[in-house]
Amino acid sequence: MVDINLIRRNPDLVKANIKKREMNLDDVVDAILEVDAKRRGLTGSTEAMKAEQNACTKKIPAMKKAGEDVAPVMAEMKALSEKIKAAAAELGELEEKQKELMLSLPNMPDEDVVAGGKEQNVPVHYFGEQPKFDFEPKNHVDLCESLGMIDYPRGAKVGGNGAWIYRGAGARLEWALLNFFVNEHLADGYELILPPHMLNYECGYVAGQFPKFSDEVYWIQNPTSADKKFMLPTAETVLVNLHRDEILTLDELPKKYIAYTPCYRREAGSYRSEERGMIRGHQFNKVEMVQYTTEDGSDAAFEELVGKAERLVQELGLHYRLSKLAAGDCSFSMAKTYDIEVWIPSMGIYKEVSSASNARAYQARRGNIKYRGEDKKLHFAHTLNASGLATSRVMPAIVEQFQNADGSVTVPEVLRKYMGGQEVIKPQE
RNA sequence: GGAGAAAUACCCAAGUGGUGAAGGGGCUCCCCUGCUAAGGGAGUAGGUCGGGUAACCGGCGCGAGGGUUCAAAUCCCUCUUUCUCCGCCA
Repeated sequence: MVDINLIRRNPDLVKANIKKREMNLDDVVDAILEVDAKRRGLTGSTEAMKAEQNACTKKIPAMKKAGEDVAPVMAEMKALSEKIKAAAAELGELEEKQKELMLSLPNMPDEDVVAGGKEQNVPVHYFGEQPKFDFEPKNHVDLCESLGMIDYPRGAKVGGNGAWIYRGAGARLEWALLNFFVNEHLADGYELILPPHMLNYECGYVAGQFPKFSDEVYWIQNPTSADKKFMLPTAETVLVNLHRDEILTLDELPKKYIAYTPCYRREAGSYRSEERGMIRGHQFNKVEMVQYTTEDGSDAAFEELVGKAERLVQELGLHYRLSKLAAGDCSFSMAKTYDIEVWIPSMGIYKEVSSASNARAYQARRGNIKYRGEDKKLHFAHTLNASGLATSRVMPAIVEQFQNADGSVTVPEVLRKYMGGQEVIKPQE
């Protein structure tokens, strides 16, 4: 949610900020201002009537006690309450309209975030180099199948399109990655959360997925029940809701969480033939980091999250690049985003394994997440999130970047202790 | 899944239609005291929305949302969560 005070004070800035995302919502901003002014006017007159009503109501018991006739007062009240009812109904409509309009505004990009779409993303730096092979390298789909790591046909058989099965060394490698990530975060003082995977609507609303993107998640509902839940598309959705409607104290900030969950996404219409294998699926594993900070603390937290995500990829020894996203490529709720993209040799491109974002107060405003500052006043908290990391893109990078001429794959050193000391994944005899 | 009970402030808790939602604990401040304990006094319904330069004024607010009424913590309906018992179950 964008700060209504900012819209009132500087609507042109809000409009310009949204244009950085290559969206034009000038008419929405104008409509908000119009509805807001109308609503505030009506609020004043309605509340004045209510004050009058309250005053009358207070008089009645005393009049009764004194034996006075209360009938005229009651008749007057009746008329007044009719007027209030009408005004309240109109007010309710205005409030709903304003909220709906407000929800359709994305977050304001930070000042240092450049305008434009994906093509304006800027690589910040590269780590390592593209591996050179003195043999014909295989792609990750072939490697994973020949090494018995992933079973695609049976994944499709039991789970349909976009599903796969980790097995054998693949399952062990996946498990090793998750353990490695979690342990690194624990060492950094993050609290591990194992959350529910089926969430109520409110969670998606606060995170900024709903109402606009409610089609992109899986909904769970029994035919005989009205109860409706959705499968989390990322653990961020649940982690930023942990402190919904809470007032945090200064000494508990920043709050640092991690969660391991699968991520469930419909990805309707986004499948492309070059994204074979596990590059894009309906379910993938991810360890997610989330921080709640003060207004002043979020820049430092952002740097920390980016640094942590980078460190994991570095320790794995993977060639990657860090990119700063242009405004149009930042997701709806985020003011600033850096992506870590690993090199996938067979695709010849860098693929996102981590996205680190600062939502500023956007999610906190939607979720009513506050803290009491040094000034004793309440402020909206800042929320930040970063993947650390998504395994489904890391594994293809590992098998492709670390493949050997004989079709085997060298296990990154940091993972070996999680794989019983295994150094190489060899083709099955 | 069935039956029942509950939700009031930081915590416990009273309150079955009428002015300002009891009381206790805790917390903050003050007094007493050489220090500590004990004791005495005062404050403590958070918030949020609207108006105002401000002091301040007003609306809402007893889990959430509706309804009845001149008036609702209190009566009615729906929902959420928690607890107890029964059933099922890793």
